[in-house]
Amino acid sequence: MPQPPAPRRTAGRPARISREEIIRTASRIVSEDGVDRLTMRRLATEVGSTPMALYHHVRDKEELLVLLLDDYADRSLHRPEPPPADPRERILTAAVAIHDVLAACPWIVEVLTADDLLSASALWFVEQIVAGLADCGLTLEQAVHGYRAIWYFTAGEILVRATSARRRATDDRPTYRDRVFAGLDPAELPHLSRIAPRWAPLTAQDTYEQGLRALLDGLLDQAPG
Amino acid sequence: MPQPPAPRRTAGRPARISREEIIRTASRIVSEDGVDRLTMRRLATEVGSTPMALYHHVRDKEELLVLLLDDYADRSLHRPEPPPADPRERILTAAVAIHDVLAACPWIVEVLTADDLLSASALWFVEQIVAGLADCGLTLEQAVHGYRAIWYFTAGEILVRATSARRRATDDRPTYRDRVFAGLDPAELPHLSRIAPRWAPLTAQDTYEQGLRALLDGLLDQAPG
DNA sequence: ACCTGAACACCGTTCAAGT
DNA sequence: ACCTGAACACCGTTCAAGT
Repeated sequence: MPQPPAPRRTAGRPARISREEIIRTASRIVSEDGVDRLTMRRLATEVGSTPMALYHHVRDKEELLVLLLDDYADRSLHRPEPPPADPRERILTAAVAIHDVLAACPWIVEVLTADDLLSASALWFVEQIVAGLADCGLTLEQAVHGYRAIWYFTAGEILVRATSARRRATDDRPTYRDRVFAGLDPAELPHLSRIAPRWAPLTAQDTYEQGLRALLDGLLDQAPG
Repeated sequence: MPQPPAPRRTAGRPARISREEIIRTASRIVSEDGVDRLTMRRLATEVGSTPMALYHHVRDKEELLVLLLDDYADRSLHRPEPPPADPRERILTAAVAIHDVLAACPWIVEVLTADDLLSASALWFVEQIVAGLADCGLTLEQAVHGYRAIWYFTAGEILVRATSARRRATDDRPTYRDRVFAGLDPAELPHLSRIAPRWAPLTAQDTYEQGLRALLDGLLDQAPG
């Protein structure tokens, strides 16, 4: 499994802090206090060093965050044993696995959009999805596009839900959405007006898998026959 | 159309700067130099005032960003005239309109996840989607869930694409993705290895509408008959 | 090669006071 | 009611120097 190259340590002064120690400590800070509280300065003092020492092991804060997400995914993503025989179920299982792991750590939001792939250990799940789509009759190109669609849906669900959840937690005042929904004009927006009182509970429901199934159904219809 | 309440101006000292002026100037800064360069201090000097004067017209920076997105959507979202007669096409048209407007302003990323609705003027488009889904035979509940699925997909596509585009622009060094894809094991990840050389151009293609159609097909299959 | 101290160039926001 | 000055409590990162 390819990992980002650690700085070579050939000769000279022995290292006092290691990349692993940095990542381990950063993970603890994030899980205890949230990403917002992870600063280079605090991280430095908690590993018993100075801010600048960190920059010897990590290019900058953004790289640190990517490494953190990577480390988390490596520890949390578990392959289903055995993988389902049906390709359609294999796709669903893989997508749900990625989704659930990411949805469980809300701090991901800042990092998630940084690139369209996660850790090396996540690639196995991507392979399952692409392979499953191909097994269902899509061309390899269509399968890649299909994977991307699933990824967009998954990332969007996590980002939108994570942020609105954080909002609800931090904020007691009514959201902008609440204010807008309170003043709907039934003549212009009949459906929204009718559903307005049920909007909040409805959108609080977890419909990821349901939406995923719909998307997958639609994608598989592209296959000939 | 409900708007967030502006601070009442009844008596006392006449206002030197207005909320509109703040939003107008902030929009200009963002469009010229990007969101990152929008600071309360700079905004203050550009409207010819002090940082603290801004806080009299706007609760905090986050509210300012939401107001900015709102203002942008109000100016940019145009209703199709006439709306397509076919409900399926009406849904697609509305979703694509929202997508295209948001995709055109990459700074949105920071704000987009803040809530699951945009400006009041976007509600008309939400209504079109919910109404179209209901017209195709979904229950109102199913239609709301369907709208959410479309929104997740749309938001995810914009967020992921906007960030990877920004990455490509800022960064010359190969991305993490490139490094990972260069070292794939064909035995363990056969499909990914085979498609690796074509991955970058494939995922650079705009497949939003194609994915949206697949998702919509899948959603409409939920309707009885 | 690895680490440190001091500094640079900033942030958003609060507070107390002015008119 | 609206605005100001000064300060608080921070940031990430660069630079030059130490061992």
